[in-house]
Amino acid sequence: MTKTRVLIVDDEPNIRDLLATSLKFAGFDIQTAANGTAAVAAVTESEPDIILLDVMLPDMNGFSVTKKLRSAGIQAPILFLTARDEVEDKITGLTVGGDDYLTKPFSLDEVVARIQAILRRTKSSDAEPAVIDAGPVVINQDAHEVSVEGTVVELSPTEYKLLRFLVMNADRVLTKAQILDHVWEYDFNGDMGIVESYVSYLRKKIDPISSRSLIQTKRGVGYIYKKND
Amino acid sequence: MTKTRVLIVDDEPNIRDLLATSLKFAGFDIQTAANGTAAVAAVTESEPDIILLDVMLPDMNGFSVTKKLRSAGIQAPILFLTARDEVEDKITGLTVGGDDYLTKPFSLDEVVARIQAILRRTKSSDAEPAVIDAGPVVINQDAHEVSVEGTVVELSPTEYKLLRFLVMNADRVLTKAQILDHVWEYDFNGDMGIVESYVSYLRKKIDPISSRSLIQTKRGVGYIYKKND
DNA sequence: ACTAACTCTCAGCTTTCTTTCAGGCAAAAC
DNA sequence: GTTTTGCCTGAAAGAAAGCTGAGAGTTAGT
Repeated sequence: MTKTRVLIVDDEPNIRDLLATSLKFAGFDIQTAANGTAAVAAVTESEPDIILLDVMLPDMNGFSVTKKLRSAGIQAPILFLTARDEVEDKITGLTVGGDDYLTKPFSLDEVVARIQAILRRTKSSDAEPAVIDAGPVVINQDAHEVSVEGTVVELSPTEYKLLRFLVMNADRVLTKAQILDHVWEYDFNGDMGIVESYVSYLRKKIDPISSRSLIQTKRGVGYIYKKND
Repeated sequence: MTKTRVLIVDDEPNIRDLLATSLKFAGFDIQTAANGTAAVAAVTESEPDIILLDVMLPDMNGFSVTKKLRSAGIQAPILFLTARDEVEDKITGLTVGGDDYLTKPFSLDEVVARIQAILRRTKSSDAEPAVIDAGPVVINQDAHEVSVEGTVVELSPTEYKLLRFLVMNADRVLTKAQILDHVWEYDFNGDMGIVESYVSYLRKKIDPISSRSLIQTKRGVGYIYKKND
């Protein structure tokens, strides 16, 4: 199995680096471009399986780049990146086919999840399954539904992302810093107390259902979700 | 198998020497730099497998150095070092990808453990296994979990570090001074009585489970963990 | 526009951990 | 056999880490 190739197109070097580092670690093969022209040039070299595209680039907008890419015969689905206040105007009409969009600032875990979702929908062979089955907790990512020992649990968006991150890293201790960096938006600059708060919320919702403590505290280190006892 | 190359970047000569000596002894190949400029220069000469980077350097901060290194094409994971009171402000966004951070003052054993953990995660072939199996005592470093003859034992952070140090040096006598130097933070300046206290705590937790005395006293010398009888 | 839900911060509280110390015990030295 | 030395361990003060409820501010939905 060869790695999935991702082309990142964004003019902000920070975002580019952040995405590149994060996605590389998630097992993707990364290519980057700082503007539309470079993006079009890049795809001809090595055709990506998916494209992350900032809709506001210095040289051309999302529509133009998309058009250029498509007319160059590039079929790869596109995940558009856009600032929150640009959403309505700029995005409509873009996310046709397998495409999707994500607003900035996003959380790194969310980017990976969205990419996986797109790959799943476009039936790329190398896609993660939609259902994460980790013992008592089962997460259906397509339905955005979480169940604990068969009982469906309603979670807020942040609770959902936190639990997914813990569950995807089952049986491994995660530090509060790691959790913050993956689950919260990249521009968040509050302190780690919020992780404690959300772990508390999660426990209140899922612990009463289960017979054991699903999220354990490793004092001085972090938190861990254990698949088995 | 060639040695893992570590680049140490810190402006305090004491810390640099401490780390260099300690890591050299742990079997790493060491390179040092006192500031960001020197660090960037150093990586071009010989590319390290992992970088230890103080976030507060005289010439530039951790983010800048990271950016410079990354744009120079350096893929190596970074272990950030930071003063405890800088943590909240400076760390957010750093533990992305395979990276991690450690607060000063740290213990030398902890530095080595963290380096190994990162190498493990980034799948560099030359990594220690996550599970230390030393006879009756088995330590799962990913889960931060210790079991004695199959029974899980709850340990405090210091108890955990002490046992890990003893177990990793199984069948070798360790003096109280060595233990203090490796397990406690480098600025600790109490006396060695604390080692006796913690050995006592550990014994109280693990000896009742095992059929024999796992941590033995070598009077006038130190302590030893024996894998077999 | 109103209501409900969600995010985030904070402070008080509880629990656990760290460190020191002193008295007791056991082994070695004399 | 007595003294000396080293080690063990319980007690306790103080520090640190984590938990949680309350509330302010924000966003989303009706």
